[in-house]
Amino acid sequence: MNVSRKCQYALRAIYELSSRLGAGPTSVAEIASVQAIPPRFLELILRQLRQGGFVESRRGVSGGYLLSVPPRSLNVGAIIRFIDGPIGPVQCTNRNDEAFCSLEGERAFMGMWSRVRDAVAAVYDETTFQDLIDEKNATGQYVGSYCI
Amino acid sequence: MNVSRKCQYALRAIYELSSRLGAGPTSVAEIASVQAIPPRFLELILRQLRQGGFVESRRGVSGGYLLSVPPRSLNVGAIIRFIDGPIGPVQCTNRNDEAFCSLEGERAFMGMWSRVRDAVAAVYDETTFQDLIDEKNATGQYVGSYCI
DNA sequence: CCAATACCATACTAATATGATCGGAATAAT
DNA sequence: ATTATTCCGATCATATTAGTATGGTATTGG
Repeated sequence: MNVSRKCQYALRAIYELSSRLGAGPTSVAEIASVQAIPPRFLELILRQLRQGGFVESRRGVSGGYLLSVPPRSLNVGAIIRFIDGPIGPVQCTNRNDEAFCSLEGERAFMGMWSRVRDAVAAVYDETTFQDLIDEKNATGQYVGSYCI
Repeated sequence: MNVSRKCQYALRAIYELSSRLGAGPTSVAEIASVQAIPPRFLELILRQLRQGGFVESRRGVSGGYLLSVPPRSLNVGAIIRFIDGPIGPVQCTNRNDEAFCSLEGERAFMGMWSRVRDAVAAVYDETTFQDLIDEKNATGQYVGSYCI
């Protein structure tokens, strides 16, 4: 359930675009520079995010990328799932590896894995990019409370 | 923050030993068979767990492994940390990769990463192996509530 | 037009982590 | 002594990750 570096790059890129809302397209080079992301790699990531409908692109001189959704209605969980796949501590809690799940010894752990998955998903799904911007401006003192 | 397969093996092994409490040593072959774990790999894992003080070993005929701590006072978090290292969605929240953390763009995310880490750790640290045995006997209907 | 700038697509590679195995030595119960 | 078992160090194999390379195609300002 680790968030891959690629995904962290994606999140930072989206965050950067969120903070530049309404300022026209931002180039890959600009985002890469500000967020310290390998430019070619970022190009790859942004293309993928575009195919997922999270960003739009403008070609040509003074082109770049724009957020295609307001930061308030875009949450972190959507990006993480899109880049890294299902959220959860083990494959077992992600509906596909049934063979693995059916293992006798695994049954005792299923409840715990589910609780972890739900707790993590709750945090990611309830954190929008607007929240991230707000939180940063509040110098990171805010600590939310999440119950499952 | 994914729990590696190796770690899942370790947890299942400890769980198996927990359920056989007071029944003398259990051999690697026996545990491997019941829990469907590659035997040689399990051997490696149990040795490691022994060095961590979680289990004891008896050599020779009718030897094997025993839990060295009562299941009630051994929690899942301890095993996961021992096998997989610090719990957390990114390296950044584990006090060592300061260079990575100090990155300007990462600041906005720190609060979220911390909340995820704490939520996950809470579940793991509050689940003992006795809980797992109880939960299984209760046919897995139990769903706990965890707040941070 | 045309040259600069940006996006697009695929393939490739290097490094790292993970998962698992091997051969044999030490130990202890019978 | 024999046999079942743990113990030890090394090694292999594979998958994933992270990032690069190459070679385009589209758009726009001048």
